[in-house]
Amino acid sequence: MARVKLQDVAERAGVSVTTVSRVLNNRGYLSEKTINKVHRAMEELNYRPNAVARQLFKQRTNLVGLVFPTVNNPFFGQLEAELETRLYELGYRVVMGNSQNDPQKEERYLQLLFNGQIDGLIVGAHNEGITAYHNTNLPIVSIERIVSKQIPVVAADNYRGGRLATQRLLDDGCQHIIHTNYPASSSTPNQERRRGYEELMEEHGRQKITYEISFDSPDPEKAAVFTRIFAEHPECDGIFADNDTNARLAINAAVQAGKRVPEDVKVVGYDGASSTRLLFPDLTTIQQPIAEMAQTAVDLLQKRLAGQAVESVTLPVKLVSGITG
Amino acid sequence: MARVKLQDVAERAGVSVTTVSRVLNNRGYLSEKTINKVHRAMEELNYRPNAVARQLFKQRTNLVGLVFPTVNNPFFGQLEAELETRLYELGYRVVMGNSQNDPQKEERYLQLLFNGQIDGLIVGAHNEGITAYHNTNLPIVSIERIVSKQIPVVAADNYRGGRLATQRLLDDGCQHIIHTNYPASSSTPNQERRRGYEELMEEHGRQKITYEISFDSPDPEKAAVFTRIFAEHPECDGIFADNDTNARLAINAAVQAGKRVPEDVKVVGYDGASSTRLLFPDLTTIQQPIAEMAQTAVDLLQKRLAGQAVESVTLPVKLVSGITG
DNA sequence: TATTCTGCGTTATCCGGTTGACATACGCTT
DNA sequence: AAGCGTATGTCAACCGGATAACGCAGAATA
Repeated sequence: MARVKLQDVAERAGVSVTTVSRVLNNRGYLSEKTINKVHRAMEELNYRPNAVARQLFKQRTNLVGLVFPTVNNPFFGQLEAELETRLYELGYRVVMGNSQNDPQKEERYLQLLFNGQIDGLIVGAHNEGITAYHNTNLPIVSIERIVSKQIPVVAADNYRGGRLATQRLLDDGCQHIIHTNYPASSSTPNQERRRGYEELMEEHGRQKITYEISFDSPDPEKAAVFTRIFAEHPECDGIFADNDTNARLAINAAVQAGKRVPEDVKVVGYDGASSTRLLFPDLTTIQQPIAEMAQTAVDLLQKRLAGQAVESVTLPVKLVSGITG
Repeated sequence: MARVKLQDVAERAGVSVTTVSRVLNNRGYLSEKTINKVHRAMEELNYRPNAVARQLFKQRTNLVGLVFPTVNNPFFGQLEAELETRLYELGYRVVMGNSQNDPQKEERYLQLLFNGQIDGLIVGAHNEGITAYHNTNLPIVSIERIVSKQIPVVAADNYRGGRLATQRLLDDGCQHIIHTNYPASSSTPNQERRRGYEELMEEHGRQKITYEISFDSPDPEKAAVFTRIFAEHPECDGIFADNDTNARLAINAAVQAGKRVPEDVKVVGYDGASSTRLLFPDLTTIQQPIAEMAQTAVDLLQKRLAGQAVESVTLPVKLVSGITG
């Protein structure tokens, strides 16, 4: 079980350690004969170069951290899958961190960067007040979250998404549209959805009402908010939910309040992730360009890692209609 | 930007490198005064011990690989989230690999183990014929997949799940129940679901029909199978799908074939992951104990890492009814 | 024939932290 | 005064691989 190392290969092949390393890294002058000898020795011994030793010398691990609230979510699940695919193609492996409800955990993952365990980080978590982000020029990219001034953000066009969703409900004849979103204090571009909703409502002389739902609170708590909405606003005939699972909870609450969906209440969600579309195709929603967001984040991270300055990016969204309305 | 290392801390604190290392690892005799001096120096320099150097010496990375088809899936998403949570508590970080449709990628992740980049592996992928698994006593645990004789499997009771699902459809009066599952050649305990279905059908003197759907094929291809089912078997009034997303596709196909669900065709799914339950609460399904499966897999892996022999484990499943039938 | 290219070996150093062996010095106990 | 526990320092080796510098053949080229 003793690990096979370079030296063992060298002895087996009857060459020097340097030569084996040369073969491995394809440097310097080498004859076919020697290359074959070394390769044969490596095969016979089933040699695998120790990645950690190499990392130590190269000062690179080829690992990138992904820190999001939880991968058990249609949006983040798809996003992280897309990120992994792209990073893999570039030779990076991915360390996954789920930080929901645990700022300390988020900070621990951030430490991996300072530890030298990972080369870069893509974050989309929601915990506030982590000061370690406030370094300059860190190889970090954030998705749909404002982390610090120095860190570029990849976001979909939340303002436009907010308008699109609200417009659809207005077009469908809704008179009393209520919006849900994160608490206004959250550092996420999500607040732009709210702005889109509020501005459009004002333009139409409608009353704007936003209920706040923290992403990290448990489902029953979220469901309770929608129950409250219909209790406090029985006139409500339209809901613009800030994500698709909340849209589902809105529908449940509406039904429980004795309303028919979509006849009495229409609901528009947000995200449009693939598994949501598959499992709940009736839902009308604002679809984020998840694949493009992943691609963009990876591009930005690569530039960051190369020491280049990068700007935040905003991508377009579109409204997709539920198959039955 | 030059990395701060042990030696810098030692100089700053006016002690030897060994002493700093002793403080870090809490070994040997140390005075309060020295400990404080060293800690102050570490803070002033913002010292972070290099994890890779430590890994090289300790021959441990505290990283565990998770290799599943894709995290963009309600079942695997929840499973991987649960695994990350538990492994994190034990001090492990998690490397995520999505291997769908790519045996070579699965093999690459397996190589991380032989590279020394990860300490252990939890796999649930479906690619066949990867010979590297056939080593003895590797720190690998598999979930719902038979990898090799030496590797323990954590599975839910698939046979019983198959019977439960079929029984429910029989109880609901279905006469012609069709099942879908992976190709019979797949090395997964999924085949036990099929056995449960087939045996129960035989016991009731019914005809058993199983259509095969590869997990890794694209959604339209899967949907086409269900379309074919209703074309070839217009009498079909019950579907036992091997997972919940396929159950959704079955329902879509039934509706497209002019059938009403559940009046004309009843569907039972499999998995019962949290986001599926949330987004598609109407579905009756066999619920796998995902949290327990994650916990068990982590327990087994820990024992493997400690060099202990372990046995495969089977956990119970239960049927959960859709809220509207 | 002189020069350059090719194909290796030798040696030493580095990456950054860990650890064992040993030496030293101080203070306290018996 | 001898012995012991405490508190450090010094030195060297180690984890496993990468690399620069140098030397030295033999072959190819000028």
